[in-house]
Amino acid sequence: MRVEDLPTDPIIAAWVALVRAGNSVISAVRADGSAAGFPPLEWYDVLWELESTPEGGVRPFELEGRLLLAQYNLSRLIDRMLKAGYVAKQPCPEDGRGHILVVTEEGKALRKRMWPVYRASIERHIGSHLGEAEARSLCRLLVALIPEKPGRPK
Amino acid sequence: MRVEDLPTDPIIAAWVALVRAGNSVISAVRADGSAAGFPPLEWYDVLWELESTPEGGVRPFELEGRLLLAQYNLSRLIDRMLKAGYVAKQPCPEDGRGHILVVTEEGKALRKRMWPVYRASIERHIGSHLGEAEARSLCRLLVALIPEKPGRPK
DNA sequence: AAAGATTGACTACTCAATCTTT
DNA sequence: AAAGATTGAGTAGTCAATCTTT
Repeated sequence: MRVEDLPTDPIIAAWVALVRAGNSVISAVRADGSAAGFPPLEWYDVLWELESTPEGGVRPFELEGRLLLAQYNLSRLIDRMLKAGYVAKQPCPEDGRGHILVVTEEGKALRKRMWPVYRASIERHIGSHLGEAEARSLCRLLVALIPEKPGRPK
Repeated sequence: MRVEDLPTDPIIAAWVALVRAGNSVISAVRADGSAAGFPPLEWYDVLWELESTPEGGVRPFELEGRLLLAQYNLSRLIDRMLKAGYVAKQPCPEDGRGHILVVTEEGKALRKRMWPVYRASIERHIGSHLGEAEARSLCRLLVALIPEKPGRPK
């Protein structure tokens, strides 16, 4: 379905636009990141979460909720980041089942290098199409779509 | 990054909201579809494109542009749909390199069964959060993000 | 039993290389 | 050479089963 002929039902039209716009903007930003030699977007999110948690360390299941990732999916993502040396896993004192994840110095450095590239990319792919007020409206409307209780993926 | 603490830069906030909302709405709709025993969303799109082309038949590279899929990706998607009997491939008279894709009767029937389920799902996940006017605004803002020349994916 | 987390087997995606026709 | 399309090899995502601790 081309954007030119959106359905007349405004809800369905919004769906089509959401899928289209999301797809094109996100893949454009991904492409910029990988062209700069960076790992995928998700890595940034994980690093950010780990860094912005004050009491150094996050449990995997917490990340799962924040990043909307399935458990097994996160498990393998962490594996890769571990192997790459950007995160570390520590045993959890209060709960023998879990682990505590922390960022390494390399992880912090990587995120610091990634940010300006992604920021510029986002500004380019969104900021050049919308004014500030429009961006605010868009943001408000999109946030309304996010359920409070983000049902665990799968 | 939680929705609660969006960045102050409206452009970046819109980006975060787009990723979040897109992710949650799309995966909710996917889940409804697969709970109903249907193949993935992309199949619907392909069937729809093939059905809505008047002169029975579309070339793969045309679908590529409309669906924002990479060539190799589409190639394998078509393979699966072919094996499942929903589309058929015919030799192309004017261009020996390509093929012409057409929907089969089974394909048309499948799309007919899928539509009410997806429609209801979309109404539930978008329509229950936004009024008609809001949906229209959202749609307009999202469409602004879609580049005219959708640079071929990869 | 339920929660946190991982793993095996399978499916799908990605990149680069390839093939055919134009 | 360029365009349309496919394929092999590697990587990542998915589902169900599993394991450990609570």
